[in-house]
Amino acid sequence: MTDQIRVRFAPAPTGYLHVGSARSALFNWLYARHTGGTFVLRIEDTNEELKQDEFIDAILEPLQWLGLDWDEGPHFQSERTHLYVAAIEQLVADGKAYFCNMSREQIDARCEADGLPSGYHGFSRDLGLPDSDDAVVRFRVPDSGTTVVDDSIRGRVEFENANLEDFVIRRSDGSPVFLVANAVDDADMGITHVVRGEDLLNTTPKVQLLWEALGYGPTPTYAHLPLLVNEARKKLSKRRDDVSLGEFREKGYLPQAMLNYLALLGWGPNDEVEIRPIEEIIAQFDLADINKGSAFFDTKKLDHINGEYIRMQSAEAFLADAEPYVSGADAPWPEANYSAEVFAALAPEVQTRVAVHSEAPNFVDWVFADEVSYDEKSWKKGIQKAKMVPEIFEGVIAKFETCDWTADTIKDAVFGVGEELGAKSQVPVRVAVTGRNFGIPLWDALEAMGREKTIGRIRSAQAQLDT
RNA sequence: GCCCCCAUCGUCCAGCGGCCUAGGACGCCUGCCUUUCACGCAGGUAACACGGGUUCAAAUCCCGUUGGGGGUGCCA
Repeated sequence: MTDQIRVRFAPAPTGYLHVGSARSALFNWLYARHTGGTFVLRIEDTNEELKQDEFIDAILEPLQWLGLDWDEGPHFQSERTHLYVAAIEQLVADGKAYFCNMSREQIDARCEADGLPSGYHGFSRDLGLPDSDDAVVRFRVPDSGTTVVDDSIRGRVEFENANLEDFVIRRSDGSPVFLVANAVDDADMGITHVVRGEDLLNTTPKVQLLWEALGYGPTPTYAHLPLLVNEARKKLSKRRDDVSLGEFREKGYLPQAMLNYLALLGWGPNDEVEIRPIEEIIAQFDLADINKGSAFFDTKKLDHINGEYIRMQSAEAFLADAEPYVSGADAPWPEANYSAEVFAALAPEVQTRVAVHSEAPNFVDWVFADEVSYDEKSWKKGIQKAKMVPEIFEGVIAKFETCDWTADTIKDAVFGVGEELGAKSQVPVRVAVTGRNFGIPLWDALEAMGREKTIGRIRSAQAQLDT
């Protein structure tokens, strides 16, 4: 099958996988699934420092979490070095590459001496230097002509060869650089479409020049994706931006929601339905429809989409996902106070209110905590600005002391006092008991919390009132 | 400096020469529902960067300007 599509995701293992890389992986995967092609995973660990198992896991694990399954690989470039070395030897033998022993400093000094703008200028090109311990191999870039990158997102992108330097293809320690590994592997693995970030567009003519010099035939089609940027519209960076996929996972984002959101960055369905199953996205996806402009990674919208996915979860699934955030020692209350039954009963009300699972404790903390602290704004709005608060507290306490302790009777007691006094009684009670003027319905939660604890909370609010 | 890319509401996307008095989503605002908040529902706010062409007709094609971004390593 000659027109079988083959794409690859080829990250360098430089730490955790971030959302930008995940988006590249996703678009490759979508294209493979859309066309019935093959998705190859390749780890670009050409650099000695990058060959570490934990770095590899940092890539594989998030991909698995997202459900981006690969059909081939992972191939490791560190295990294929002999192929790149052979390619470099061939280029040298053919006179298409040569040895150079100039250091960066020497190059700069030479430029200054010759009054040239900084750059390499092919200084050692025709010196016929031998290989040596401190020598690099440089590729002989043609002096004239144009290298054309065929990009299915950007069209034909032309680079004048005269603007390209004789770039290094083998380091002085003998290791090949990624440009060589790229050409060799893409050829060897039969890659038909290279889908990756736009930050690599400028390296593409170099790879194509190598490709041609190595006699590999037609080059793959490229698709350089628009960059994902931060609020300042700068390329997302691990150092600056909070973009670790693992962190999103820890906060309780769902992989399906993350995938759905990522698919909407640089691409969009033309029927304007944004939140939809991945199968529908696969069906509609095409490289030709990808945007050119960079996209802001907006966690507000991610939160909204994640919230929608949470609301689509079954009660059981939600409970299972929220459970780790409320049952452990990290929860904001004494661990011994926690009751799985109580949380399970309240969970459906929590489910409509959270954007991510890690927010779950914020809605039930007051039920399990010994004491509650009053949110300043809530106190002001719900107590200070409310009418007849002392009377409401008096009346509610009196009823609470004697009434049956069920959700219904609790509700009747609170509303009853409000009616008798002609005032709204729920919010003051809510603030007194939960510390806030918003949250899940009180009644079931109060029943679970118990009569004494509830009355105690209102009493301490009364005390606050007097001070 | 040089090379390359880009430009529709604050943000993400739809638009591929007439269906556009520019559509959807997030955010924000208003109302309904509700004796909280949220969900849900109904509304509102807000954009084709600018200037020239081409054409009967341009957000859509071409050129320029401006603005933004990326790359310029013995990192990938």
